[in-house]
Formats: sequence, structure tokens, C-alpha cells
Amino acid sequence: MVKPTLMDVAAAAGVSYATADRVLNRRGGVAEKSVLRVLAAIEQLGYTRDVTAANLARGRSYNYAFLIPAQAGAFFGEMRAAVKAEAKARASQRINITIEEVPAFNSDGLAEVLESCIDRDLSGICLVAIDSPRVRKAIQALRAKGVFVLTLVADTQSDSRDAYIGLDNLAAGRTAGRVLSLASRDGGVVLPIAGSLDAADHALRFKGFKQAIAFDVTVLPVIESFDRPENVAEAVRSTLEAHPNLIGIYSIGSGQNGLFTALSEVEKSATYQRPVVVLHDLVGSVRTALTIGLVDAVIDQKPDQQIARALDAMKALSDGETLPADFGTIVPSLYFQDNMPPAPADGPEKGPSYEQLF
Amino acid sequence: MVKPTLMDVAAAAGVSYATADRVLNRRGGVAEKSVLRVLAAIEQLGYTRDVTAANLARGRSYNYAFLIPAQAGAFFGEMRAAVKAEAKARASQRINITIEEVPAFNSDGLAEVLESCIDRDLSGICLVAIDSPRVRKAIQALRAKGVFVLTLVADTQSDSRDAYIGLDNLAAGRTAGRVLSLASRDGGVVLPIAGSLDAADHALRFKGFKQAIAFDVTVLPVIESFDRPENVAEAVRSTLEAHPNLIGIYSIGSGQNGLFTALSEVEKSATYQRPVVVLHDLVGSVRTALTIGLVDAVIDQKPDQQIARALDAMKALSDGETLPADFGTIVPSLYFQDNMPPAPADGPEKGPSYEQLF
DNA sequence: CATTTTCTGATAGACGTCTATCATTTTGAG
DNA sequence: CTCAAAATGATAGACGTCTATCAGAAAATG
Repeated sequence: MVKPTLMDVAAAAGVSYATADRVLNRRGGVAEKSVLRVLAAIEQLGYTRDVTAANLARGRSYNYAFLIPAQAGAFFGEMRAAVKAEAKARASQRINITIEEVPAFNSDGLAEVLESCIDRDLSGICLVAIDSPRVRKAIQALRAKGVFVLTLVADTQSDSRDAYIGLDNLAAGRTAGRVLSLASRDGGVVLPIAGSLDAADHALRFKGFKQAIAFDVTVLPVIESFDRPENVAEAVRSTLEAHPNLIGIYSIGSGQNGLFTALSEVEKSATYQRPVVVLHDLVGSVRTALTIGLVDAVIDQKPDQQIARALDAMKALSDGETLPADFGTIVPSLYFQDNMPPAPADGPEKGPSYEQLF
Repeated sequence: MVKPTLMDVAAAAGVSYATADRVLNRRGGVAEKSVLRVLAAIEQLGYTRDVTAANLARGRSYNYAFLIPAQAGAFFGEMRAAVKAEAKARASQRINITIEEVPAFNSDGLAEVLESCIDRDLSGICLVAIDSPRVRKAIQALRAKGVFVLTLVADTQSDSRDAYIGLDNLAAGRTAGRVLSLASRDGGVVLPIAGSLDAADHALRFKGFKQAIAFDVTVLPVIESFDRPENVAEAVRSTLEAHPNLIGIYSIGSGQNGLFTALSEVEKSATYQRPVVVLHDLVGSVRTALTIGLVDAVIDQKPDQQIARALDAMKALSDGETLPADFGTIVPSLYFQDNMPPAPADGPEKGPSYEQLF
């Protein structure tokens, strides 16, 4: 009941190891009947190649790079931590991962780093895309050299990268709409706040939100905050004044500090009942807000799962596999304070302990 | 920039390969100063052992068995599929997984299979526990032989297994409570239906449910269905008659067929507004009910994630690591029809295609 | 039939590690 | 200083696979 080796296969097929190997690795120059016998033997013995031994022999290792925007909010910080964690976990599988800092919101900066990657012997690159001609050109140059390029969180034109791993923003918006509809069983008024509807992801979330909202719920005109906290705070205040019966708020984007200040004001003043609040991305501050009950529900795009997926995807591509159609689609998670996942533990680097060694 | 080998470490430390190896593998008989020099070299070069090569040399492979109850509802069917998927995925990492069918709800049957595992050269076993003296004894016998024993979904006494991987039932109940509280902003009446409160998991879920329910919401006395569909259907009917304003139903356990029939009756009759329904486990039928809007929210215990976790745990234990405290805790997921994960694709066994091979 | 072409077998060295053995050097105790 | 004990070095064979090479056998060609 031990795992059969290619030697066993060759023996069972009545051919030499060399021939079995030629079949397995598609080296060609094998007569059809021999191929069939080898395949039959593989089938019959249930042989699967020991990939680790194969990689060892090939001296193959996978080099991947992640280009993560420099601190632009806590989100990318968590993402970076997740990359580090995965890097450590996969180091023993001959997968080497490097993280490159990229200036935030700066397509030329991104392009520069991409261009510098061209002669680095990488097999794959993951980036948070900012679309620009120069970026696209850099990506094309990389792909022409056989480097797989994945976009993460934010996409480029779909024909210019190998895959996109990212949140299903429509589903995210729908989920938010569903929650607020639940909260307003007998109708009511809800307020959507976006960063900017020019951003594709925000627009999609908003679209999904409207889709899923119940017919007897009034959706106020969406407010675009352009990521300025004071705009958000002001919007919440004035809306509450105009609609004291405001039932829910959906914060589509970031810029959540303004939201939090406005909400704590509402908490203190006994004038209004705090509306039900749904927002995005379970980063540290949001986690706290959820815990203390300042907000109700969080839609998360699971950055850790995204980078795990991205790595799986790159590995699969490197191994010559093709990805399933919806491989990159990240389904949004919905968290209340009761089912929050444990906070990522980024404790101090814990090397193996070598005590009592002599 | 290639990964350093133990040879490099030895050279850097100014010792022989043999000595470096003695340090790395704790063979003893090495002078303290040599140990320190080797450790320093490891540190300095950032050496990490190539585990795949090590396992190859050791001829080591991991044999794990999963004991899954024979078809007792769709849940364990999905679980079995998940095990198969993981088995295939990890086959290339020298991890061999077998699935054993176990009669459902039958502690003696379970014990029998456990006892038969004792001379099978396993390094770990995962089972859905049914507590009984004989089962406990079989587990102890296995553990005495160095086999790691994990419980899945349902636990035994905590001191009689190595780890438990399972849903945080309190959090699950709390989540349900939170959803129904959201739906009854201005108070209301909700109905909890359990299989039996004697079952530890149902009791815990119910406890969490009451914890999280808003103060102005009335929780009707819990109905115990003992998994008989007609009981559930009847309970829903009579409750609706007594409380036409029933806002929500939390189905704590299984026996969901009765629930579905009762709910579709309600849908048809225009007498009542259908209450908000929260239930457990996104299996096929529930998925359908959610899609067509017969129910509103599903709390899932992610069987696929559970078995992945279980495997990680067994591997870690096999490698002599210790598990973090909350490693086995599965946080419940909450799904609406909008953020359902894609259905597990258990398509036909798709072996590698060997076309165009000659 | 002779010759070329196609196919097959045998085998060696590598990958990074483990395990084991044996010879040699260094150390420490008396 | 002597001798045993402790520490170290050197090295070989294994694990399962890849890659390459070379010789020989079988098949196709004229």
C-alpha cells in the first residue's frame, strides 16, 4: 500500500524507466502502443507523481513578487501582513515571496517598480492595479517574458493580465442592501455614502445595493465623500436632521473616521435612534467600532484569503494548469460583532527554538 | 540569492556537514561552541530546511483517516466531498487520506471502526465523535500508540482527544440572534426551533441566541422537534396562528424539510407576512431555499474549511508542533442569497489529460 | 536486403536531506 | 603525559524524480 513510483509504473507497463519517463514528461518519440501501456499502468496503480521530488530534481523554485501600496490605510497593512504569513508558510515548499512597496495612488510609481521587475527572474507578480498606459505596457513586457501577472483588489483591462483576484463588488453591495432591508421591514429611509462613483468598485457596490434593497425602502441620493472624513460626518449630521427616522447607512468605501465621529455624536445625543450601519473591510478600527456596537455589520473582502488564492493561482499557472472561470471571485463575508474572525496575530517573529540542543 | 543549503551553513560555520546536521536534527554529541556557531550561521544565512527534500529522504509520508458518518443528511455528504477534494490536493505532498464510512448515530459502530484502525500505521484520525465508554477507550488505545485523534463537528470529553475542530456554537447562536434583532427593530416575537436541547450544540446555540437578542424582542418558548419534520411544520403553523405578527424563526438544528413545507404554505396564503427565517448549514436544499427566497439567512459551519483545518492540525501535530489555543474554533459564516459561496463542484473525476502525447 | 529512421533500454549524475558508519582529532581527567 | 571519552570530519547510500547520453533493437524505407 505504499505509493507507487515511476519505477513501479514502468515495471507494470513492461517498459523501461526511461520510456515511462518519456511518456510522463511528454518528451515524445514513444510508440503509441507504449504510451497506452504506460498510461494504463498509471491508471491501474493510481500513480501520482511526487511533485516535491520532481521539483527537487528540477532545482525548481517559484519566485513571486507582491507589489503592495505603501500604507494607504490599514487595509493594505493587513494585506502585507497576510503576504508575510503566507510567505513563511510556503517557504518550505520552494516558494519564495518578496514584497515590494509601491507608492499609493501613483501609476507612474507603480509602473517604475513593474519595469524594474523585468530582469528579476520572477515567475509571477501580483499587483494592485492602477490603470495607465505605462502600467499596461510594463505588464505586457513582463507577460511577454513569461511572467504571470495577477491583479489584486483592483483590476486593469481584463485582457492585459492573466487573472484578477478580487471581491465580487456587486454581491457585496447586494449583501449590504439585504441587511438594511431586513432592518427596515416596514419601509424606511436609508443613506448610501460612497467615496466616488467614478471608482468602478464603488459604483458596482452601489448598483448591487439598489438591486437588493426592498421596494418599500427609500434610498436617499448617494453622497460622494471623496474620502474626506469631514464630508462624511457632515453628511450624516444633515441627513439625520432631515430624516430623523433614518434607518440605515451603507458606507460603500473608506473614509470611515468621519463616519465614526458622527455616529458617536448620535449615540450620545438621545435625540435619534442610531441607524443601522453597514460598512466595508474589517480593519482594526472597524473591528473596534463593531465590538463596541458603534456599527452593526461589516462586509469583508478577506485579504488573507485573497493572497492565498493569488498564490494558488500563480502556482497553478506556473505548473501549466488553467484556472477555473470564477477562481478569482471573492465572495464577500458578512460579520457582526458575534461572528468576527479572530484578529490576525502578528506577534513577534517566532523562530524555531533551539534550546536544550547539546 | 539562491536558497542556502545545509552545506552552505556548515561552510559558514566552519564545521562539517555532519556536525551541522547533528545540530539541526538534535542528534547530540556536539560541543556547545559548535552548536552556537551553527545556529549563528543558520540565523545569518536565513537558512530554512527544505522540508520536501527532508521528507523525501526520510521516506516519510503522512497517513490520515477520516471517519465520516454514512449518509445522515446532506451535510456529511458535503463533508465527504470536501475530504476527497483535499485528499487530491495534498496527494502531491506525501499526504495520504482515506475515508471510512461509519454507521450514523451508532457509538458501537463507530468504536468498531476505531478499533480496526489500530494496526493500520496511521498518524492521525479524524472522527465525528459520539461519546461512549467504548469509543473513548478505542481513542485512548490509538493515542497510546502515537496516533493523533481529532474530533470534528461533535466533540468528546476534551481530555480524551488531541484537538477539536468545530463550530463556535455560541457565536452561531448569537449571530442568529443578531439577525433577528435587526429584523425586529421595534420589538416583536420570534420563535426558536431546536432538535433537542439535550444536544450540547443545540443548547449552546440557543444560549447564544438569547444572549444576542434585543431586549424588546420576545422569544417564544423553544420548540424541540426531535428531528421530525411534521413536528416542525405543525409548530410553525400553530405559532403563526397564535402570533400573527411573528417576526422571525431561528431553526437551530436540522429537520428542515418540515420548515420548508410550512414556509411555502405561508408564502401562498396571503394571511401572514412570512417571518424572517434563519437556519443552519448551507447544504443543497437550504441553498435552494435561500435562492428562491423561502428563507433569509443561513449560518454555515464551512465543512470544507473544517477539514482543511483538521488536516493542517494533524500535519502540525505530526511535525511536533503545538497548536494555538483557538486553532479548532470555526467562526460561523452568515450567508444571504447574495453572498453565497459557489456550490462545491463535484464534477466527474477529472484526471490529467494525456492527449496529444506521442 | 541494406539502410535509415524510429523507438527503447540502461545508466549516471544531480537536487537537498537523512542516517549510519568509521576514522580521526581534540579534550579532559587522572 | 597517558588514555579514555568526547567531538568532529568524511563519506556513502538512500529517497523519487529529472535530464542527458549512448548503445542497441525494432520498424519503416527504398
